[in-house]
Order: sequence, then C-alpha cells, then structure tokens
Amino acid sequence: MKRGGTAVGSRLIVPEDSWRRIGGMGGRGQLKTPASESSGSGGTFMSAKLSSKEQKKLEKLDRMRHSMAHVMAAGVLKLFPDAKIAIGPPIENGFYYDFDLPRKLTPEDLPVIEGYMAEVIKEDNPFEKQVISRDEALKFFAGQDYKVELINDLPEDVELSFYKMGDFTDLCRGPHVESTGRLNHQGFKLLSIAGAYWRGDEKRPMLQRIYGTAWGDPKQLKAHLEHLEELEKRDHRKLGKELDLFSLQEKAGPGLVYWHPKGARIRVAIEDFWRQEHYKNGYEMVFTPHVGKSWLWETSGHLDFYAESMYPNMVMDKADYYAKPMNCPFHVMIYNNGKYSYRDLPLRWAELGTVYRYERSGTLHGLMRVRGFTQDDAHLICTPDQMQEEIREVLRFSLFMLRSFGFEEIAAYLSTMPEKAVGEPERWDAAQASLKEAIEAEGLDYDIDEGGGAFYGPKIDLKVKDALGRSWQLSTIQFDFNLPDRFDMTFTDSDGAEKRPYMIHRALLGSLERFFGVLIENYGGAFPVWLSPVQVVVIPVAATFDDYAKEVVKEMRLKGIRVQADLGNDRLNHKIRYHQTQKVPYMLVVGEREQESRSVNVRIRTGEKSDLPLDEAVKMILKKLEEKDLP
RNA sequence: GCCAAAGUAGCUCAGGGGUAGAGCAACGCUCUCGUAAAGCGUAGGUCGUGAGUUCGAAUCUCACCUUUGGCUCCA
Repeated sequence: MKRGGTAVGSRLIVPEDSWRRIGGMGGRGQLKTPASESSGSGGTFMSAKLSSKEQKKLEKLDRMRHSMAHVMAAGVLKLFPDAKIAIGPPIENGFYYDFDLPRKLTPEDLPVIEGYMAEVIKEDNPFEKQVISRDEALKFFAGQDYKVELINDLPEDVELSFYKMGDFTDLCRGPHVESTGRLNHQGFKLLSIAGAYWRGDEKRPMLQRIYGTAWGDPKQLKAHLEHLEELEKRDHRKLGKELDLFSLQEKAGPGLVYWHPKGARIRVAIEDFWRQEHYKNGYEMVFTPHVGKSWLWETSGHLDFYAESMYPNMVMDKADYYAKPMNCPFHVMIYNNGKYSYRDLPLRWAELGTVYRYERSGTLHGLMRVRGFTQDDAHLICTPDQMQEEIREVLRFSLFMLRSFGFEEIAAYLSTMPEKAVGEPERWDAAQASLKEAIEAEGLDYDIDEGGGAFYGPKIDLKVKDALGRSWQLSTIQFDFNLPDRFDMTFTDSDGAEKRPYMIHRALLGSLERFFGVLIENYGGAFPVWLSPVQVVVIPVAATFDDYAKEVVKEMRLKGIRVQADLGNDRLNHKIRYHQTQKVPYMLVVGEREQESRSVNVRIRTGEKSDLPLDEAVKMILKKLEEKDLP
C-alpha cells in the first residue's frame, strides 16, 4: 500500500473517554472522571473559569436544547403514537431523547422526525408549566412505565411539574423556552440513532436514543457541523491509514496495534526524547517481563479485584502465568530484590512497559482504547521527607513533557480520599497536601474531585486541550498506599528502623498508543518536523538531475535528517501532490539552476517556496528540529 | 457484553439470485517534464468466516468474527 485515497462519511465524534489508571487495582467502578466535565457547549475546559455572561449564554442554550428534546419527543410520538418515552436532557452541543419504540429506527426516519419537529416549532406552541400531585402524575402517565418509575423514584418532598407543549406533555423540571416559536427550525439537526440502556444499566431494557444538535441560528449550526467534519478529517484512524502509520488487524486480534514503519519513526522519536529527558531528570530505566506467575498477582491483589480486566491464565509447568495489566508489581519485585536505606532514596524507575488488559469488545476504539498498550510508566519510591519534593518535581516534569509536544493549555484535577480506602488517614492527608501544594506552585488551574481518588491513594490528573478544543487526560500521578503494604516494602531509616516508603505511580503521556492517537488528531497528521516520519523529500525536475538529488539526500542524511529522494517516473506535479497529501514538511525541488549553484528550492508544506543554498537549507531544517517546531 | 449499522481489489467506493465493476495506488511502455493528478497498457478479488436455501448465492437465511455509532450528561 502506498497512496491512499480519500474518504467521506458522516458520524459523530466520540467524546474523550479512555480513562486509564496506571497503578493499583480495583474495578471499573472506581474510575472517576473529574467533575465539571460534561456541561457547557463547545467543550468547556474549566467550567469554573467561565464568566457569568458566558454562564448565562450556556444556560440559555441548555434551555433551548432541552425544549428541543421535547419537540423531538413530540415528533417521534407523531410517528409512533404508542412510543414509550424515557428521558431527554440537553447535552453538550445538543440533546437526546430515549424511546421504547415498536420497531427499530432507521436513518431514513430522522428526516421525517425533523419535518415533524419543524412543524411543531412553526406552530409556536407555548411551554406551560403546571405543578402536579404525585397521584395525578402517576395517573397521567399510566402505561408510560419509564415515567412511572421516574416519578416513584423522586424523593417525597420534591415538587413535581409537567410541561405541556401543544399536545405533548412531559414530566419535567424545566426550565424551557416560552414557546416553540423561540426555537430555530433551521438551527437543529438529528445526528444519530444509538442504543442506550434505560438508566445506563445493562441489566435494564435497551432503548433507542436519538441524538440531535441544536443552536440559536442556522449559522451556528453550520459552524458546528463543519466542526464535526473537521474532527472527522482528523480522525486518527483515517489518518493512520492514509499516512500508513499503524493498523489494527482483525485476523490477529482486535485492540492490538501494529506500528508501521512511519508510525514507528514517530514512536522512536518520542521514545528517544522521553528516555533522554528521564535520564536528565534522575530516572533509571528498567525492563520487566510481560508475564508473571499467579503469586505476583495474588500478592498485589489484582487477581481479587482486577481479574476481569486481565487476559486469562496460561498454564506452564503446572503454574499459572498472567500477562501483566500493570507494571507496578514488577518494579516492586526489583525493589524487594535488594535492600535499600534512606540514603538510596528516592528511587525513580521508569519503563516503557507494555501491558495487556481485557477491554470489552464494544469499547475498543482505534488507538484510543486498545487491549495492549505501552505505558510511559515510572515508580517513585521515597521517604516521607522526600515526598513533597518528588511530587513537585514530577509535576514539573509532566508539564515540561506535555509542552514539548505542543500542548500549552493544561489543567489539573486532584482526586482525594474516597470512603473506602486503604492506608492511614495521616498519610492521605500528607499526600493530598503535597499534591495540592505542587499544583499551586506550578500555577495550574485545578478542580478537586472530593472523594474521587482510587482506594489506594490520591492522585493528580493532567488534562490538555488540543487544537480543536477537546481535552484529553494524559498525565497521572498517583500515590499508592496499597502495594507497599502488600509486598511489605521497607527501607532502613537513619535511626536503623525499617520503615515503609512512599510509592508513587506516574505516567506522563499515558500510553504511547493513545498519546499517538491524540498527537495525530491534534496535528491533523501534519506533525512538527521532529516527529514527521519523513522530514524531507528531494524531487528532481527530471531524471537528469537524479544524481544531484541523491547527493542532497546523502548530505542531509549524514546530518540526521529523515530524507528521501523521489526518483520515480511520475511528473513533478504528481510527486508534489502526493507528498503534500502525506504532509511531508519540506520538499526540495532540484533542477539545473539548483545543481549549478548547489542550492535547493524549498517548498514548505504550507505552500511557501524559497531558494536556499544547500547548507542554509540544512541549517534551517536542523533548527526547526531542535526547536520541535512546525515547518 | 448489549442495541443498531456496516464488511466487495492495497485505498475509496458502486453493484446485487445467472461470467465481479470504477477511480486512485501497483507493474510495464511512451513522454524527460519547474511546484497539488501526463498518456497507453497489464496485473490484481474464496465479495469478512462458516453453514443453509436454490439448478445456481457476493446477492436470500442463520451463526460467528471484525469495524463503526452509542450504552450513569438522570424527570
């Protein structure tokens, strides 16, 4: 495969999800996304930072979208008078409503429903609120099982209200717009149909959900739809194919990533930088096995709490082996293989460790959620005295790494002690205080998720905002009060006593696979020069100049530049077009003029052109490499 | 895992009970070319896998695999 075509399609972009912990264990229930994630339009990064004016605007949009959900339900009831209706809240950029319908919806139903909705809007029906007693409400919704359940589940002291709009009445807390005329009949679009469990519970009935987007006017709707198109263009799965970066192959197992040579070039660039910076920051590298005997996972507790996320056992010599879902027990094994004193600490051990986790088939998603991935993992083992300094340093290091990859907007989330937790409260307090202190020292915006930490320790997560305004959780710094106990880790303190060290897990980029996916989408495949798989292509205007082109390649390759000549039989225009679609940062066109003056005509990916002496061009490119800049 | 949709050449897709199609890419030849697609030709497919219906299946049925959109944003 060499030259890919283009693709068009239409689908919703998935909100960022893949929330990966790096250490400890426990079920999925312990995963918590930071608070303040979901509200607002256009993807609010830090809801707390919104001005009151922006807040008001959002409230207005939310109200409009909520009303739009009612309008859609009214439209669906016209199509299916027997439909059972569930819930229909406003969401980011739009709304949805869940239905229990007599037949499966098809995409062809959506325009029909849209038509009904436009009619309802034009009718300019007022939204009328009426407070209603529980009995009346139950009577009204007799047969509407979901509504009945909702009513019964509402606390006794809550005032129930109905909103009536035309002949559609819904149990609703409101608020709504005054009347449907306030909605823009050209400002909404139904986007997709999806299955959704009633109340998100997989043991309950599967409902049909219709998602829609709604805006104040057609212009905003258009802008939003264009934004969705842009997201689609940048989809890492699409770009991964077009730029020949990676693949996932069903024959060989879902959720397992193949890094092709061009993707591997990028990964190696990332890893080289990563190792170099870790050594500069006082880390040591370790390498640990991919599998370990059950003793390890019994001791760590993974087999008790994490088994359903692990690949099943392999039996060899009558012993059970498991592929590692986390690196931490192995790092602990290295620690416990020796004896350390306070003089040896802190230890900072890093590993690009590949782990395997069973993810449910329906949750796999390109590089973003996979079953085998490489964490840029490290464990810090230190004395209580060193803890604060270690946290501050690791946070500083995280920010440096993220910024090196072009992410400038970074926010922190601090998750604190949950109800069920291991470790003494004093240790939690000390750890939380040091996390908070470090965040403040770096001047980061942050939110606190009270009680949102894992049972084994508090943590800081860092989220970055990408070029399209989406936020991605990448770094995580987590205390672990569990493994040191379970593995009985100790160090000898200055008073000769054996004491328990602090252990901190951390991943800066998260997983290389996911980080790669984020990078691809952030740059839309047009990477900074230092990450570009092919940095320079030399194109002779005719075969007569092949030798000079080869000479230019040789010269640049010696300088460490990833360069190749395109000596194919194709036309110049064709070659330029191809390498442009491959988003190669620099094309050097060479012909008679250039050969005679030992120069090159530099065509930058942006379309800019300039004539430069060969050695100047080399210098310019090396500078961009050094600065990790775009071309 | 569950619901829905999809899987046809390396890529993007059309077709649809009766000999498998296009464009791009690949390969060959011609042209020797100055900044986003030269021309002609050749080759390329167990139509996701397996079973079934049928004289005949890529097409219809069923099962499985994989992919895609969703599955705690609460009346």
